[in-house]
Amino acid sequence: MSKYTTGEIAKLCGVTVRTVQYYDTRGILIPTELSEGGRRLYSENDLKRMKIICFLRDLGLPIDSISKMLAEDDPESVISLLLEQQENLLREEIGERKQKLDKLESLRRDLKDVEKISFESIGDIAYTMSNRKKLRKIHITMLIVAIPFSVLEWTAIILWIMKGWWWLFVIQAVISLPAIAALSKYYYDKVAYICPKCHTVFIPTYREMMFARHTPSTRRLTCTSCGHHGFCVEVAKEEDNPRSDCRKAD
Amino acid sequence: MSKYTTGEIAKLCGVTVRTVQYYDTRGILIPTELSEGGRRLYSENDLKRMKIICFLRDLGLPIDSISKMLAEDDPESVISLLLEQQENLLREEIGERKQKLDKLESLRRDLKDVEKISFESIGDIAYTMSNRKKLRKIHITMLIVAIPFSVLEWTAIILWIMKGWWWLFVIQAVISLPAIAALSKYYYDKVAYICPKCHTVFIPTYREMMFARHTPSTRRLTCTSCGHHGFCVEVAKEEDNPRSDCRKAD
DNA sequence: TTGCTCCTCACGTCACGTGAGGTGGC
DNA sequence: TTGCTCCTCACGTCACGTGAGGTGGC
Repeated sequence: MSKYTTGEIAKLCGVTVRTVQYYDTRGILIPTELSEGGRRLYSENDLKRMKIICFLRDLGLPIDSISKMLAEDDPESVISLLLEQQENLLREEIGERKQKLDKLESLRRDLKDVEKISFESIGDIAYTMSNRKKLRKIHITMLIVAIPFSVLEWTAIILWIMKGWWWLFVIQAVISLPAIAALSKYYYDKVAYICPKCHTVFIPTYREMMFARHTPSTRRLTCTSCGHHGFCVEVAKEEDNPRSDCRKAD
Repeated sequence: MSKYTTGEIAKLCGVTVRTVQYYDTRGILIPTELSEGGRRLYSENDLKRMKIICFLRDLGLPIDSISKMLAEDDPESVISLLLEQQENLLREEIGERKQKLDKLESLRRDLKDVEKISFESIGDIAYTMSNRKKLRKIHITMLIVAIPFSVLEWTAIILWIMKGWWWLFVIQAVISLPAIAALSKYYYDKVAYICPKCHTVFIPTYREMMFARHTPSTRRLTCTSCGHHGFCVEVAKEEDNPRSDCRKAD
């Protein structure tokens, strides 16, 4: 029966000598023999065992699980169980990492639109990301309410042009204008903006907000906290903001 | 300016007190103030900073990377670089885990067909898994060579029945039989079997192999090493087997 | 004798968790 | 005074990697 040294086992299994020694101290691969000089000598069976250990290790199984598989007299159920657990763990880890990747990609996309990237601007984006669903809900509500009025308006305009019914346009305007005013008030009450300079969430004046230049997600405003004027990212207002910090009032 | 204690910061950020203390010792969130009693007191800004740290931590960034982002005066490029690295790392980790998952699923599937699961049977499966490509190549070669002879045979049979050309069948048989013999010899030379009892790779006699009952991946044979008789898994023979152990000959 | 390999401590990694034993603040 | 919270050591986690200083075997 041929004997292998630590280094030979290591080379044949593609690991370091330290790993082979470590598996000895952990008790999962104890050499069948020791030389007089105290050197580890492994048998053909030890080599086979080591190869299986490495195979399982490469599947991500912790040493303790491998150890348990080796310890059992009747390993049937233990092996199945531990392999199943490992499968579940891998699925979980893949899921977690995919979520993180999604968030990270979203962060990087949003950072591209920031003029001056700083540590704090990551906070702004983190805030808008956690806030996005709420904001979308507000936008959708706006759309749903606005669409019928828009349809009414365009119908009135078309009928005015085609049939000369100018009075229909006047009636529609009388109905729509207060509705639009109410809608814009609703919008004003629901949103806030983040200053790109001092990173504060602020609420502009109604007047400034209504007439400000804007893109789908930003608006050009003056920060009420630091006075900076520029495009600010829109977020949904936290209704429970004043109560959100759980500290007792002094 | 309101002050937060360690516990408050921890609760507001969803971490433990120990984590907040740890970030102090690591220097990424040093409290702006200490009470006379030596207690940490955090400002509103500290809270914001902690929230960003936690956001980045939840993306999987190591403390050292977060630390680097905070240390730079002009963090623009550092932030982009570290986030990109993290994205790559996550992709890699997902890839790795998917590979492991594939292997693990394959192992579990194969283990279902093993009567008596033991630690060594994992080794057998690991061996067949690494050997599978080679074996498939042999099977495909067999098929490609066998198909024309099969077509020839059936054509001969059909023509014998329909036209009574019995001599065509005889000619075909004279041609095919040596070819089939050669093919089965080729097959015999290329494959080996794993004993499910002693887990040795062995080569049966030509005669036993040819007449043994078999399934697509196993054959009922007698192990030349331990004498066990039963279904053995087929593997491709390692041509370089005698040379594969890199130890010097004694 | 000279390389090469192997041996055993013993510490480092990473981001905290978990006590232990003591103290501040209401 | 009594809880509750906080403080600082100091060790543990996981699977080894990395020296240090010494030795076996050809």
